Amino acid sequence: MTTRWLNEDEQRTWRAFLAATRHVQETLDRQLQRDAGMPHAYYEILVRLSEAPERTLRMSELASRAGSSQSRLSHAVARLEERGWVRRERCPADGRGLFAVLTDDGYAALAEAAPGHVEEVRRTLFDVLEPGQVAALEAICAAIGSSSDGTHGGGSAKSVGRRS
Amino acid sequence: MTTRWLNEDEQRTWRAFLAATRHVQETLDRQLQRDAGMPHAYYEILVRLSEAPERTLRMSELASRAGSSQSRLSHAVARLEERGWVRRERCPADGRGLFAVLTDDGYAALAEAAPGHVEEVRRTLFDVLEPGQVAALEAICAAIGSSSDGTHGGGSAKSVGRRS
DNA sequence: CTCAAGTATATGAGAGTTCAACTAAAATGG
DNA sequence: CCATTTTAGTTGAACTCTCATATACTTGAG
Repeated sequence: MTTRWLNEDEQRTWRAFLAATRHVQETLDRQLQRDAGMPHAYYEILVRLSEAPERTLRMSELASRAGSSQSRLSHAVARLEERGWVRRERCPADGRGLFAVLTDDGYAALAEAAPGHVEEVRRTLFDVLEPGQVAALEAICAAIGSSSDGTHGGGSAKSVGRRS
Repeated sequence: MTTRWLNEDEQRTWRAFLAATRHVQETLDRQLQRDAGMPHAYYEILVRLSEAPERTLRMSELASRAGSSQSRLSHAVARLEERGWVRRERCPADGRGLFAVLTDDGYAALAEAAPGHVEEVRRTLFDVLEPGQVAALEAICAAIGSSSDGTHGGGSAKSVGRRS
């Protein structure tokens, strides 16, 4: 089948998309690395843990909620454990499984990082969009999908404010 | 100043944005790596070179058009040069400068990679959006900005079809 | 009960990215 | 001209990510 090349509009949209998403990602990653000493992927992991009951999740569940591959998560949690931000516990019900648990130090690191991060999210994304665009963006992103999203029941009371 | 946390709508939008952009990036990167043996960043470099007159650009200009840091570009071009896809030439007018030149092999590699890549871009992004959403997405991405974009005068006749 | 198949996670090598130097060649300014 | 400051680009180390593989436990079939 002959290739369905992009027309000019699509081409422009695609390149704008690449530039914009790259910009957001790099901005946030740099901000977190500079101000909190962690990459964005680690931040996501801490966030998802902080929202879970007992600040605890099975590794695979955490991977899925944080949008991470299992391998990536495994490496990441190993580093987070070295820093004392996360701890791993064997799962009594399933000898293969492990729980990842957010430690108090990890919670504190997250709590310290969150405000600066949220501000940056605002500056980079929400402040430059009209309200209608924010709604449109959500619909678009939902269509693109791969939510992998834990839209799980009622957020735990133990998370850090309304985090980004 | 007290942190402007995200409200629920913003929170949802933000997470959908993260999931969606992650999904697009990973999908494309994997496709290119699997089918063409190169990461998306390398593909971008080849594309920008292929569009330039004489398929040649100064390193810094190429970095800016490909949305890459100079360091990243330098490393990447070193690898591309090892593969024989790009060649570097001293700039006669400026002894510090270098031209990056897309070789015929590099052009061929790009031409072979392009159709599969464009198909994947369509499947991942354009096929799942309504026409109105595509337009909205472009406006949104333009607002987010950091185009770094070479919206430079009239595309060279020497590029590979309408690439993604 | 046992063996095969499946699941949960870890591990290691290879590759790309970032950041902070570092080199070398212009430009600038007395 | 000479010294200083920019600018162009490179380099290396540290780190993260990916992919393939390995390990250990569980489940299901017979």
